[in-house]
Amino acid sequence: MKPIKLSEKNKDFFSHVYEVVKQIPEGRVTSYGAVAKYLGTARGARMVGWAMNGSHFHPEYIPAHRVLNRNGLLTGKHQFSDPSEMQRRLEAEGIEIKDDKVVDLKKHYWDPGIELKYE
DNA sequence: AAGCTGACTATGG
DNA sequence: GCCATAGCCAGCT
Repeated sequence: MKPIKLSEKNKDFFSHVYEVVKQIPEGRVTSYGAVAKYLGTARGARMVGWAMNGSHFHPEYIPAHRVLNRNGLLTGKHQFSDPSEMQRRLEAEGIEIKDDKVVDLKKHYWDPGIELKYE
């Protein structure tokens, strides 16, 4: 696995992303866009996904499986060593998955902008 | 250097 | 509600 090159500005962005993702409670999920918005939308949802891609470089555990796209679709499952692992983890937390999507997303949705507020 | 890609989203038909 | 477009931005070819 090739290390991800981090420029000065996205190091800061990555840190913020990890900080938010680590605070997602068990059994809850959020979206890339929500995290991006919480961080100011400066670099967009795609960069949140990129941050997740580099999450395994982070010394701490990042529950990347709790971050989905806005439809609750498990778009990132293929980035896991085993694609089924993402779904299994979510199900283990009480989230029902059907056809790679979260069932009743609203019930499990966790918006950092609302739940966390800006610190 | 220019173009493509992607764990995205919002918008318009 | 599905499909196409267009912004988005860092990394890779």
